[in-house]
Amino acid sequence: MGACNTSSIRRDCFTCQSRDRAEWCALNDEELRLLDKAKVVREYRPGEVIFHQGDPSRGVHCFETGMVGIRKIDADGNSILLGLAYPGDTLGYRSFLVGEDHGASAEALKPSTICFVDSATVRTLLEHNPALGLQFLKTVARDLGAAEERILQSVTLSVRARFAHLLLVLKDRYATSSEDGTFELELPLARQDLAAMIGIRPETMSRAIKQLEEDGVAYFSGRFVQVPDVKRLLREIEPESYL
Amino acid sequence: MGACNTSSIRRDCFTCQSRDRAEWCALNDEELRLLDKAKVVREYRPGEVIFHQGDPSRGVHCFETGMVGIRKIDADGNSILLGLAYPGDTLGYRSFLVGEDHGASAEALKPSTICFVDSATVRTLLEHNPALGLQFLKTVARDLGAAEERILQSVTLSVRARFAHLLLVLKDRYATSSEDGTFELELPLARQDLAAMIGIRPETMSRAIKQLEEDGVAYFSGRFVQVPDVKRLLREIEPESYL
DNA sequence: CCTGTTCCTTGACGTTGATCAAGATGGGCG
DNA sequence: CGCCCATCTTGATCAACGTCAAGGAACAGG
Repeated sequence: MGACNTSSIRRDCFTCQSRDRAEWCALNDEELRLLDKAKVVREYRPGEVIFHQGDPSRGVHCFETGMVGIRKIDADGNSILLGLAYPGDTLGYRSFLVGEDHGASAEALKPSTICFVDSATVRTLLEHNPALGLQFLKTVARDLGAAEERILQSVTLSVRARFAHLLLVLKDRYATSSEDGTFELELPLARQDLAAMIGIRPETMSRAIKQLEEDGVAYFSGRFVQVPDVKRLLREIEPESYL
Repeated sequence: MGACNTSSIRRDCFTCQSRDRAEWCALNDEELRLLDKAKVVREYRPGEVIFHQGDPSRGVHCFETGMVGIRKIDADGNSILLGLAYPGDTLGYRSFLVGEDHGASAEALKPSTICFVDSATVRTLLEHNPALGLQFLKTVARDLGAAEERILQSVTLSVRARFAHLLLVLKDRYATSSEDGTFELELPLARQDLAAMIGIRPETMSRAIKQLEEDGVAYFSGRFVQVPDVKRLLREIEPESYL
């Protein structure tokens, strides 16, 4: 930790807590020095944008602390949240790898600290250390699997089922207590962003929430959620489980 | 080519036409020899399955000739076509990379020749030749971009717009003549598979076709399609282009 | 040439979720 | 404390798409 509490800029890649969770765990000391020298740290306030969809890729962003959302917009202005990112994630690596413009925007949802590493440096490191490439390969392959899963769900599952699924995903990261099948959860997102996560309108989100409450599946109060029985939620996703 | 026309099994990686389109272009002669020794060639008839969703990954498949579809099924039996694969593609590489079971099935849609390469060999080659990893990295990054695009489209675009988009994609690969804005096209898929490509029911596909015909956007006769004006199709995707 | 099978089309109907419009809630700030 | 603004909720309505059921077309095999 050390100098972390000073105004802002003195962080280094050696003591970075996110590093072992990130692809950079493949680097040796010499390479880390290179990375450390090249990186630029920045703090973002909620709502601030790390990069915009359509911007040319200039490198990758190492997510240290906070929370950011990946948002994608189409020609008509419809936007969805492709996903949330967390400390240890590397942002914008896809466009860097294929040399395209960013296909989505990244915006801070909570105060966040993010390091920027320019393309040239990453490219050097990639050529220098094959293990780094393999790390990225795993990350992107995992992301691809998740994306394909989501394509299927978005066309086959109802709003209600998709929302149940979202709650279960959020549970894994945010649930406070989970034991006898009941759990509680502090939502990290506002209603409209919850809606954007599953590609629906805020109005529809409201109604989905109300429905789940009426059916006793989950209870909402602001961002606080109470689920009396996980199995009930699971059943929302696989309708034909005859229990 | 050489012995290619004999009964079946004598093909080698050196003369393989697909190689330079595939990730394997990164390999040198020695590595190619290893690949050539390890590979197992197989012919598939239409309908035959190369691997099933849920099967453990035992390696990757090099697609030489023919046409295959990647199909994903959910717990309720709803299935969609995630995409089509073509000679030069490598199939099943994602599950291999993350060490998971196959997340989708691959089935031959036309008679196809496909080589199988076991995990151990691929792993050896990956460790041996970093450039191979970078080739895969590019492929999977490109696939991920396409998948994210599709997530957005599947929740924001109407059936009609998604179908128009599909026609434009198929055009790039199958259109026979395209000059003054008109083109003709031999569909590589049956109606139900067209429907599965955009995640709708065959009935809805029929109606979408009928609608496009009534509006003079495209004319269908069996698998033959005639499009009098590409711009009309494009306009289906971006409704608000005021032309 | 007939027949079974599979695929495609059409119709009638119900449900889902988007849309539009109008309140309600709640938090920040003077 | 009260006001303002953004966010959320609710209601009414409508179009889109799925579902169910029936009929037609294409094609392989006998």
